[in-house]
Amino acid sequence: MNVRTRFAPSPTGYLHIGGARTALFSWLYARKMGGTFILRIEDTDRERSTQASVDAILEGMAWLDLGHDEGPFYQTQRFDRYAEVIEQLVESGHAYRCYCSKEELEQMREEQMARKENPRYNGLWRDRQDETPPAGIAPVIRFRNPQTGVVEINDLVRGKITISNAELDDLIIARSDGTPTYNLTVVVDDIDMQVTHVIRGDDHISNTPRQINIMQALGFEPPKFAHLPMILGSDGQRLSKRHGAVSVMQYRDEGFTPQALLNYLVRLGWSNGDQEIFSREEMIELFSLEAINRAPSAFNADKLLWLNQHYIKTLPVEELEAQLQWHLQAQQLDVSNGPALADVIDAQRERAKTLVEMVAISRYFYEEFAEFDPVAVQKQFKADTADNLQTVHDELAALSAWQGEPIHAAIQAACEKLGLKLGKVGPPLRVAVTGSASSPSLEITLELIGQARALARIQRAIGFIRATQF
RNA sequence: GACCCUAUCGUCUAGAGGCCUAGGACACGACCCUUUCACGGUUGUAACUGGGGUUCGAAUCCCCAUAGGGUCGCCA
Repeated sequence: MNVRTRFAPSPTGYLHIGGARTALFSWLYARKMGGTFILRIEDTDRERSTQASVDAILEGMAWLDLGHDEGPFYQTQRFDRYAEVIEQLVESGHAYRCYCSKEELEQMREEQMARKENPRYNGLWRDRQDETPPAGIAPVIRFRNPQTGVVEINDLVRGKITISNAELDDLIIARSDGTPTYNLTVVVDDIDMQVTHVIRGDDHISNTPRQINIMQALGFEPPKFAHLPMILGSDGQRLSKRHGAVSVMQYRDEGFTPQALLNYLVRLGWSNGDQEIFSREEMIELFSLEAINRAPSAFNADKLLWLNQHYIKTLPVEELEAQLQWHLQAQQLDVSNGPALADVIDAQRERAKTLVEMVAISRYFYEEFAEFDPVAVQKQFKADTADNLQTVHDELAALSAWQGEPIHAAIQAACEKLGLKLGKVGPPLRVAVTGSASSPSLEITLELIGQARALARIQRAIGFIRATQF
């Protein structure tokens, strides 16, 4: 059997973390099984669906590189098909017209609540097809749900779930304007698209028995279901805007690599023993629905950060270089006038947790810094620092080959002349050429900055120290 | 409230009845490395929700309680 999975977001907002993980798991399973991954846009709610949201979702999927094999299909383009199925259900007696108005239904619900009953449609029109319908009211169409028996879901992650049909009321499958609703479109699409595995958030569990009933009324075997536990915010509450970055693209903006996000997401609710790091290929190879956890998990920003750092440390330079372009643009850093970006990445990759940070700590390679970091100045610049720097400056100025080795030797030579240890000479020199207290090792830093620039900065520091009079 | 689901360190998790003195990872602390910041290495603190069963033996199986989550729309 050819496995076919689908990701079916509704375009009412951006692609968020939970949606991204659902997409990832669906995608992984399809890839793992050599199957097909379908993208379907569930835009039947004309009020709330927007093209901007569709674009945002597509952009998020593209950034994560979760490519689909079929689609994107838009439900709004399949209304004829849904109408056909709805008609078929009415004809076969599996559905009926209901003339209750929204107000009546609202009242019904309130009365039921007042009587401490469960709010549900009371089946008023279920057996009243013969009566002449009230004039001037556009009916909705309801599915005639079985009233007895149970629906069993053999969920691939949770095992057997049993729901009694007595708990289910007759849901609306077509609105009074004739447009289909969610539970109908999902069923029709999953049938038409021959979806074999429905992998989705467990907030859909309660819809599942209804969909199975509709599917069976249509004469089809339901697909297999795998309901994923929710992702909670760091406080254990439902994920929402107040937890900070919820949109996938916001993680890009904040300097995360898609590799880190994907790796983080795959470990949220799924595991393969003690393994923490998964390449795309490993995920595909090792993934299984059986290993998915049943309990919801809380989002932990620290761990994501750690993973991001891991990928910044280990990803091929070319990959990071490509990802960095967007951030250079966003932070307006022109790297055309300075060392090769690849060299800077290699020098900095162990001290940046995000790409945003990477850009921020690499500015001094490409442009002059406005001021010396005051804290570093206070710690490193003393009365005799100017003279020491002058000695270092002269040694460096004499260099004809501006490379790590000779630079290191020159600094050593200066230390010997001064009778000082590197620990005394190095730190002030670093502040002088970078403006800050931290940077890669001095010889690499100096090499990348370049001789002319480095010497000028040392002079500037000497001037600054003399003028300040420590 | 009804129905459904879930329950191991602060967090993500390993654990399929004896391998558990409960392992790993993040975070946090200490130490080592070190020209800074980092990286890295070593190490420490820290958990089976509670109660009943079943069994020679239970984190693991069953029941109850408790807690958390989801759903109860002419939203998806």
